[in-house]
Amino acid sequence: MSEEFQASKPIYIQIADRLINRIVRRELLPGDKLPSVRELALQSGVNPNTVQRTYSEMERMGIVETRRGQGTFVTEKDDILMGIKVRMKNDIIDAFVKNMMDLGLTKGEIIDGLNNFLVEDGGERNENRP
Amino acid sequence: MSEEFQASKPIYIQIADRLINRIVRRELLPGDKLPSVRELALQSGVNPNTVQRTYSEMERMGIVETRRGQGTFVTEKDDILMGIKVRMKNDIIDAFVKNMMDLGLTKGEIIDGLNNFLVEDGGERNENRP
Amino acid sequence: MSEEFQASKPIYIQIADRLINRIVRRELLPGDKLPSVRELALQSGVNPNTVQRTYSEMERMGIVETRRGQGTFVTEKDDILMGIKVRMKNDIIDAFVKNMMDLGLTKGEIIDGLNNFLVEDGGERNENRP
Amino acid sequence: MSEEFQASKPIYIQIADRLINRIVRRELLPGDKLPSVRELALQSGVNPNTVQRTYSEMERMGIVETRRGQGTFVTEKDDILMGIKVRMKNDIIDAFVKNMMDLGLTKGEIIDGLNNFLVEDGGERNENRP
DNA sequence: GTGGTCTAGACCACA
DNA sequence: GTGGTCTAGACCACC
Repeated sequence: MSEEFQASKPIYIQIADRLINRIVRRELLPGDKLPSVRELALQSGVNPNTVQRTYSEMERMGIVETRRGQGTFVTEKDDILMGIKVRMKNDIIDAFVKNMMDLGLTKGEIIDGLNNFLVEDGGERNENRP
Repeated sequence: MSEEFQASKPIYIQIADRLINRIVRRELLPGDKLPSVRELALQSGVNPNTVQRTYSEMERMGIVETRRGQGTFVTEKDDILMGIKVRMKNDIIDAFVKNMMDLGLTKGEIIDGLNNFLVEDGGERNENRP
Repeated sequence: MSEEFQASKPIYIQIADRLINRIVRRELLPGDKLPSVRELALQSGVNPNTVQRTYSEMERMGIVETRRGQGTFVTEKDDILMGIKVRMKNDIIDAFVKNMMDLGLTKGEIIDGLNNFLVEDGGERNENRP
Repeated sequence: MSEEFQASKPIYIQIADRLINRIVRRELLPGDKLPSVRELALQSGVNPNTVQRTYSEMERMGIVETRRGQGTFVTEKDDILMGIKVRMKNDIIDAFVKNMMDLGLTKGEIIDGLNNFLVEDGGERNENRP
């Protein structure tokens, strides 16, 4: 039942990324209860301390709220969730353009490269590939 | 004369990234001599061991060659350099699309997001920005 | 408790060679934990940085995997280990034949020389010799 | 006209190895004059200091003799040359068997491995392959 | 506890 | 001069 993590990133960040992705995709809705620390730790095959750190980080970002004795819940402040999604999107685009320009590519080449990729390969894409 | 490094990435990687960018952009040409370990260490304000590590990593990647007692040189195997550039480009695009799709965006939204960014903000972008 | 190293080869390579030999001989099995950096440094009488370099090199070769905060483990990808063993074997044979032929020996002389050696001297050979 | 050297070994050793191989193969005979330092340096595309070091090393081994003002000559003491050849051969075999046994191979497997190699691949072998 | 990075300073072989 | 290795000692993030 334990999952695989890549070595390059802290595990607690990788777990947070997955949860955040499910939240911004609306698979987890505002007010939904997240699994308990122990349960998620078991599912993920990691130390409960690591999950605890994930939840702390997400609470710091305002994405979840913990209610003592009840658990951890997706925040119901929807504007926060939307803001996070917009910010993440902008960060991703910004980093992408910076990286491509650092390679010496022009704006036109960047767009072309993306289009080629989406036409050839993007159709089969899913999040379960290795 | 010392430069600034961001805390999130190892310094020796950041130095390598800068050099690699200059190489793939053809600011440094095949056969060119790189600064000596000690010289680049002084320029960058880091310990010579750190630069040494940068050069080791780049040699492992096949980007540079070291000649005993003479120095470190950009490899003259041009196909390797091209291969590296292509691979880096593909990796960047791949990560970009994955990240955007993880946010729940469609292919059309990804392209739109990029186009908006390049129109609004990309024009001022240049290699001298921080 | 400190061990001896020969001057001709880097210490971090010699330590790696020993570990790799134990792994391909199945004295260390896939999934086994290697000693911590500090522990092996103490055992070997070298600086922890040197052992660190050994482990980095072995990870680069795909022989071991490091799990953050947990330690360094023999990879469980058994095919990689077998591939490394085969490659090492081929490299050794290749170098041997090249060296012998460079001396002007024929294929028959090479085989004879090896047979003579194994009959006369090879019998006493064992893994505990210095 | 300059030749290629591998990075792993000192150039002055690689040059010595080539000369010694030609001597033990009797392509260079006792009493033959070797090229002058400057000439060999030009041919090999290296610094004359490097060739000088090659000749010093070979003189130390008793393989060549330098006569002031005349040049460097293959020693006419044939027993020395034979002794060197025998010693080199033994060293090569010894290292080969040690390396193979370190991989956990038995004597039978070592002989089999060598035979397979010589049958399949050894026929096309020559010293000019990359 | 673990591995990863960095500095300071030293020594070495090589060209 | 060059790169390569090693030690000593420190700090860090992660689990």
